[in-house]
Amino acid sequence: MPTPSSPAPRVRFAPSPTGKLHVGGARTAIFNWAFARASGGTFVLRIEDTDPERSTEENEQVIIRAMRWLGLDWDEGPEVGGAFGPYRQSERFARYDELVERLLSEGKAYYCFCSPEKLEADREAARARKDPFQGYQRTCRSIDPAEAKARAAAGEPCVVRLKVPLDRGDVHVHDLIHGDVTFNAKELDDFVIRRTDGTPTYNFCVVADDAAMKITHVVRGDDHLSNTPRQVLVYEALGLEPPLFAHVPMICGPDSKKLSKRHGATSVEEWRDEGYDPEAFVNYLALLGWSLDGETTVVPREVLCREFSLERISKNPAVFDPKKLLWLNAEYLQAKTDDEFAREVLGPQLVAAGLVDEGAVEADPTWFALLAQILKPRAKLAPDVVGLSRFLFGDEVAIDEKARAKALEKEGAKAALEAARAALLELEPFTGDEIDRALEPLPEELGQSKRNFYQAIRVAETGSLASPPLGPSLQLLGKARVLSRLDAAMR
RNA sequence: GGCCCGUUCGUCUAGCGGUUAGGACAUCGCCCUCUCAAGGCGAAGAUCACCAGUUCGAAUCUGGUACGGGCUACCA
Repeated sequence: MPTPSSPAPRVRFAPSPTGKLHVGGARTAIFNWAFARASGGTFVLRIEDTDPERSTEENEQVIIRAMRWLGLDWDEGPEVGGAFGPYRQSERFARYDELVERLLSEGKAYYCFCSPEKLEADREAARARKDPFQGYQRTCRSIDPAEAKARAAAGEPCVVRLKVPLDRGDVHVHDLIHGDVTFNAKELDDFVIRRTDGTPTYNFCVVADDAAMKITHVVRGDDHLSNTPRQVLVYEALGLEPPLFAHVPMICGPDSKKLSKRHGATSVEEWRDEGYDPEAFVNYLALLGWSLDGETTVVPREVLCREFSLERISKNPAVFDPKKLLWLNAEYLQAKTDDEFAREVLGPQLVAAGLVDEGAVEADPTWFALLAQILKPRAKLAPDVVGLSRFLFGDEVAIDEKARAKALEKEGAKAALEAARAALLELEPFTGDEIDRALEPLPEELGQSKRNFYQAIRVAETGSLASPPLGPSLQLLGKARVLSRLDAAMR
């Protein structure tokens, strides 16, 4: 809650455009977004594209599209701007450079001319003598700054390292989820903040940007917890106050290993393409590592935006369970009204499948509302409606061979179809209820089981042993096709 | 190797010193029923990773062990 003493939070989601938006990243984005919305804060989107080798413009677009699909709107960032831009790290290099130069001149950073080979050899030696400290041996720390500067200016290849004060002592990180975490001072080495090619490193940019963008809460994956002391050191060198941290647990596959390609679909666009509802998807992801009260599983985004709190994020990693996601998706589909379902699900799906033309729903809302009513409880995913309603399109229906053998080539099947035909021929109005009423006495009159009787009609009309209820299905087909399909099945 | 984090039903979780350890998904059964779903009811499923300790009392606090994960890059 924003109070006069604590300014409104500013949080950020900072993906690296080196691939699609991953399920884990999406969850981090959701937490940040929900926290901002629930606290009246600001949600910033920042693109961390400092690695030109792996970052692409296309990936950035893919991520942005995925964010929009999820409905995670950002208050500042690419495409929307903001007072703390630019929001793409590749456009901020001059700023980083300025800070690096400042640290250099203040003696808080220094040039290092060690070759990769030497560094590797040092590491090897440290390993060999079982030295618990395997970091950089601080070789170049002792070079006279003026001399180092001259060598660098002369073009000698070098990086810039942060000069971690030798008397720094242990680094304490207060994490909103994990509590106080202490890192042994001896473990921290003088890490690189600017590479040989002049580009700044991640641990430096994050700090520079989080500070510049006035981020108050850094909410990110658990995998960054170990990097946090390094970043704290950068804050200190820069003379800045670190923000609050909240390291959220990872999302794993069924084998409890970090979610990866091996586990199947891992990018949000894959789930989108499968036909998942973004509302359900966000709901499900929010529940991975966060809970409203331990009882509620259906948490619509309005509730999430109102009730989300960092305090209720759990510490332990969560296994992604597609079954529960599917169930939740079905819940969201069923929550729609018939009209919504018709417009938002049936329309797009049937058009995409080529079964109806654009505008068909608007042209016959009553027909589609009835279809929605019978399909809603049967569809777990939007695309399911295509298979479930295919029999309604076209004059004839393709009859499944197994179904034919089981229901139409049985003793009495012909009689059932005959009787149904007679009962429906003059039926008016041709509605589900009337159809049910007309058929209801027939099994007994024919001396057949209801099951055999109805299955014969079902297969004749829908081509399958499983279908939506017969009454409404036949109403949707209309009398002419109902009769012609009965005729066809009797031939 | 070193450092850091984590560990409650198969899965997501509630729990924050005293509960028959609660809910949800999945599973199974029953009901509804012309099929398939949906829905209703119910069952099963967790010696709270393990071992010590603190306490009258511990899933909850402390220490250790085991297992899992992360970091240890001129990736982010």
